[in-house]
Parts: sequence; structure tokens; C-alpha cells
Amino acid sequence: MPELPEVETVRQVLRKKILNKKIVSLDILYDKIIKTDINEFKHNLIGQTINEVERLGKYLLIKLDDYYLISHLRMEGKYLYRKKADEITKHTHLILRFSDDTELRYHDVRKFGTMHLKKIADTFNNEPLEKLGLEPFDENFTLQYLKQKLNNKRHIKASLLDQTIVLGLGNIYVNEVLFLAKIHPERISNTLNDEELLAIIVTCKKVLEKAISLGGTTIRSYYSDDNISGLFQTELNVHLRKGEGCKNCGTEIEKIRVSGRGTYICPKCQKIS
DNA sequence: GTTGACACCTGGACGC
DNA sequence: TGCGTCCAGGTGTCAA
Repeated sequence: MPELPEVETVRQVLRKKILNKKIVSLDILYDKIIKTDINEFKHNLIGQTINEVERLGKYLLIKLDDYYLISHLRMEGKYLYRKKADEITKHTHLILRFSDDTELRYHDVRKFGTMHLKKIADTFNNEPLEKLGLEPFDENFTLQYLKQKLNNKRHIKASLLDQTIVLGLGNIYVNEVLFLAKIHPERISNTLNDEELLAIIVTCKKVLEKAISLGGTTIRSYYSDDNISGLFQTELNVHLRKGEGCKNCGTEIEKIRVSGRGTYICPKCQKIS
């Protein structure tokens, strides 16, 4: 599932392909993905030129002349750049047609993805972006920030998955960050000491930087485009490694459920107390 | 205000 | 082989 590194990879790929393309028409094949008025969405997109492809956390922000097309890929969303004559596949839900007979198609098997169209001036102070927290790369992502945001009684895993606290982490990278920081995912957030919070800050950056440099993680449900696969899955320490030996101590990796999510831990390296 | 459960959705894995 | 069931998971909504 696309998390920050995967979305960044998609952004980089997409930027090379669709920058300066003008949208001349579009087809919405599954309208539930559109979260703003569908008629306005259609009307306002036509005639707009793509000026930049940006990213905020797991959101792709396609900057047009007057609007931002805000796209969240959720579980399995992906963009395919195709020629007009190419066959349309079963799970294509949106087609943006450009003036040069090429198309950008949004493909999503589980139909979980969302799209908003917002005027540029209204983009960052309205949903879905208004309540987002800070990315680990932000200079304000500090011990003080994390201390204040983690002053709650939830499991640390649930807090790190909360996009109003840490922007861009999903299940895979939270599993990896907590393993590297040697913190059990069921620890209560407000019981973590400064040393542990600093370990989270450091490992968040480290894990995400490494994942971005390797093009993200390619697992069953995610790839950035037909011919591009991420390589970070070879670096995974715990995620999807149930029954295998811990790379640190050799103890068997366990799978538990925390906050309803499949969670992989080393029971020796990540003690709850 | 905070927290957890559930719905959304489909395909793959698995058991029978 | 075919069928039914469970599981995967990011986020919004709703109930406790």
C-alpha cells in the first residue's frame, strides 16, 4: 500500500510524464472516488494545464492553472500513463485526456482512493489537508513537537499511524520504525521517555530516506507503474517476516494485532516494559 | 474530547 | 476443481 516513499516515487515518475499537459476531456467511470461536487470537478478540470506534481504525506497534489487535484491512493491506487488507443482495463476509474492523444488513467482495484479538486488558495486550509501533522523531514518535527502530540493514552503504533501526528507513515514503516527504535508497539504513547522519542525521530527519517532512495516497497498490492518496482522490501527487518529470525538477535519474528493492524515484532528487541 | 470499532472494497490465500 | 470464508489495510464516521 502506498505510504510516503511510494507516493514520492509515483510523484517523480508522474512528473516526468504529465508536466505541461493540457486536459481536454475526462471520463469518470466510478464516481465515488470524487469527494467534491462531481459536476464542478468535471467542468473545472477541462482546459487546465498541469504545472507541477507535488506531494504532502501520502497525498499527491497535481497543481493546475487554478486548482489542485488532490489524490490519495489509499490501498491500491495507481496512475497509468497511456495512449488514447490503449485498452482500458477493468479497474480504471478516471481518465484524464490530454491534447496530444495521451491519457492519465487512475486505476484502483479496491476503489478506496479519493480525489478532491480545490482552488489553489483554498487547498491547504480545507479538508482533506487542513489537519495533517508534520512529515519527519520537517525541521519542526522535534522532540518538543512529538512530546506534545504523543501526550495521549493510545498505543504508540496507533499514534504513529495517525496522520495528524506523523505525516506519511503507514503500517509497513511504523512496524520498521518501532523495531529499529526498539519500542514495543503496544507501549502507551505518553509513557515514552525523551530517549525513546528521539529514537523514533531518528529512525523515521532514516527509514523513509532509505525507502525513497530505493523507490519504496513493492508488495502484492503496490507498484508505481508497470515497469517500476520498489526495492525496499529487501531491507525490511520485521514486516511480513513472521517466523523468520530477527536480523538483530535471531529471535523468531512474531505477528500480533495492535489497533486492528497486523503488526510484526521481535519479542526480544521490543519489550513492552 | 478521546478512543476504539466498523465500513468501505476486492482479490488472493486457504480450508474443505 | 469449485465454493465459501477470512484477511489485507488508510481513513472517515460514529458510538461509547
